[in-house]
Amino acid sequence: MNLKQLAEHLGLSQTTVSRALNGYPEVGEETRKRVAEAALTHGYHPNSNARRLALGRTGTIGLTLPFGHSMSIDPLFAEFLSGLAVGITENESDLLIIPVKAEPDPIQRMARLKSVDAIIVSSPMREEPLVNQLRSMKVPFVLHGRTNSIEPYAYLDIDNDGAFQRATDLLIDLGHTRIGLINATPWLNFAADREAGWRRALEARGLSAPPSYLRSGILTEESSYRFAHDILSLAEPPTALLCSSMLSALGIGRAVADLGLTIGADVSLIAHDDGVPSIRPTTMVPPLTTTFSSLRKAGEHIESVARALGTGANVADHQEIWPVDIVFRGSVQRPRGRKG
Amino acid sequence: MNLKQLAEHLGLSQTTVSRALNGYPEVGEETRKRVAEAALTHGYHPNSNARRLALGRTGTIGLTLPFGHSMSIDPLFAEFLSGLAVGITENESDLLIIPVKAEPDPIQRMARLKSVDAIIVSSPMREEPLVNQLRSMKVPFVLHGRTNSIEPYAYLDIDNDGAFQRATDLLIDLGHTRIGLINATPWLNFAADREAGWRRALEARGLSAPPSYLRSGILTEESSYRFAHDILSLAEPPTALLCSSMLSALGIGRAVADLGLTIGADVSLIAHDDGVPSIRPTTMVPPLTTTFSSLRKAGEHIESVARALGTGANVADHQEIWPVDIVFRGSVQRPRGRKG
DNA sequence: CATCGTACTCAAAGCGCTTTGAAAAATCGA
DNA sequence: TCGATTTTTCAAAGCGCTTTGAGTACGATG
Repeated sequence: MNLKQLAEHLGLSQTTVSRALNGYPEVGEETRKRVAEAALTHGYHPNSNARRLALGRTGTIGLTLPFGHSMSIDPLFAEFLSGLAVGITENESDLLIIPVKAEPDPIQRMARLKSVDAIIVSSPMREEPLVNQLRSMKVPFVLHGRTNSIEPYAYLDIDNDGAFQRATDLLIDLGHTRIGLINATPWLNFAADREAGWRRALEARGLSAPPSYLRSGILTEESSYRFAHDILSLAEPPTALLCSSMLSALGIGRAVADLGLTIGADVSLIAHDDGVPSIRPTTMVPPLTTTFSSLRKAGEHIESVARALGTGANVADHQEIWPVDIVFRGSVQRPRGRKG
Repeated sequence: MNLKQLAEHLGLSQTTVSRALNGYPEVGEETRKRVAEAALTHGYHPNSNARRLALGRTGTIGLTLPFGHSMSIDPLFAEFLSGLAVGITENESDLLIIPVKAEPDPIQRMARLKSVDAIIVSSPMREEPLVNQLRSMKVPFVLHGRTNSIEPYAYLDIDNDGAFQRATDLLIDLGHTRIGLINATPWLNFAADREAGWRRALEARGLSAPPSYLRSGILTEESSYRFAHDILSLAEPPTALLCSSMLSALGIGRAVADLGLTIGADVSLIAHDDGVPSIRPTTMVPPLTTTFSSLRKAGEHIESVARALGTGANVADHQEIWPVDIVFRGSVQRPRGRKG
């Protein structure tokens, strides 16, 4: 059943039916009701492609899915997605997943990128080629995170730098002087920011950030286990560690236990918590001190930004950096041998 | 730049240009080359909506995203997605995320469901209303899993029932008689199948499957911790546990340790491993015995099924149940007090 | 020479919707 | 009652693409 048939069946013109369904004012209340009912009983739904063609908008926002060689999608992606889903359902827009390979293949990709009203770039790298590409294609986009770019662009980021600086500060205040960092791959912007925060805090207090105290890579439970094991086996191991994810904290916890040490008493630990419900810092032993920011909330918000951009909003009005809370729990203590 | 402009610029008709680009035989090699070059230099890409309207196909497959109240998206979803992404990029099709709320709102949803060539229903429930709905709407669909339905439908499932039956058998063979199960919410089909397998194995050997040995719910690390803690605190606790996910195994491990017990020696443990790279069974202590099936591979395959269905394939030709390997590792031992 | 093939190319008709500009119907004031 | 509004409805023109049914040009065939 298409519009024409429905109109015929009602003895009305397509125009009137279309207007009635789309809530235009110039159609009588009586008629509107009749049309609405008929549409319902006949199960009429406008063909979305025709609609899009006519409107010139797609009603769809795209989400880049970082994906390449053997790279696995971060489990956090699901959490972010779930935030997006909220806005998507409420506003009856669509969400198109756009897998973006590691190697650029501009030709293919372009067609895909153009078929949406706006694009959300997830987990951007410090040097993100997508940004220039999107800009040159004039496709509105918003980053979940930031990147190296002189020209303005829309983004929603959290204050990674500040969070890790303050977390490091906290440890220093408690008397720690040897503080390690287990971080995500360094070309990701958020990882770079966290490293910068950590480094700055140390240097501001006259402490050093030795390369041996920094490990970066894909953060699985296993890799974090190995990183922590390595770092804590140094001749002069750190007395405190920062890490970039809860999963990472799990691996670190295992390494610490393996070495016969205890989180808190022997090694203080602060992890970044994205609020993924399946791994919560409060349930760990001891409960984990975290820098916290809800990934899901970010998803919800960024969806609304994408929608706004798709309907012509100004880039400059959509640049936000959310503060990050530090939640103090048992995994952070004074270093051994220092009394309060 | 649209087709018309490109054609004018080349001094050709739209037809010829369209045919040249779509590889029809009735266009000269010389002309084709010229057109291809011009398209490239001018950055021409056919408007996807117009294309879809004309073709009547959307080139898009939909993926339902289970999503409701406070329900969180399973982290495994990301892994599955990453499998889908492979086929999506290779075949230049699109992936549309269709959030499906817990409460049915048929009217809204229908429009959305119709705008794709085929739909992948992820993680179906035992009673899945979506199936009948899709059937009545004549939208091709394939389930990742199965459901209660008399009429045939396309699916790719793994042998959950058989896997858990064999896992239970293995434990019984080793001398275990009290075997617990920590499972996902029971209305999900895969969870029901696993429970059935567990139950059948026990009954076949004359053992009982007491309600107190079965816990079902959302499987987070935390909930699994509590479930395991409860079960192992019973007057007569099981000597072995099965569980439905690796994350769950992590929580169980924590509970076991908390109770001063050891995985393997005191409590045997078999978990289902979906092959998520961030939590691997081999890196745990002791290494975990698992029922293994790659979620990513399933994603890759089901994408191809969806594409096939979208182009008219037969439902009956796309019903597969993949076997599940049992990988024996250190977390399974004879129960205490039984010598080999 | 007329006829037929072959290799190309084209104008125009959809696909199903929105929206413009105009006409018909209804309402109103005088 | 008539003209001026206002409300309601309509036919038709796109949106940008694919595809049908018809050409044109050219060389080969009878």
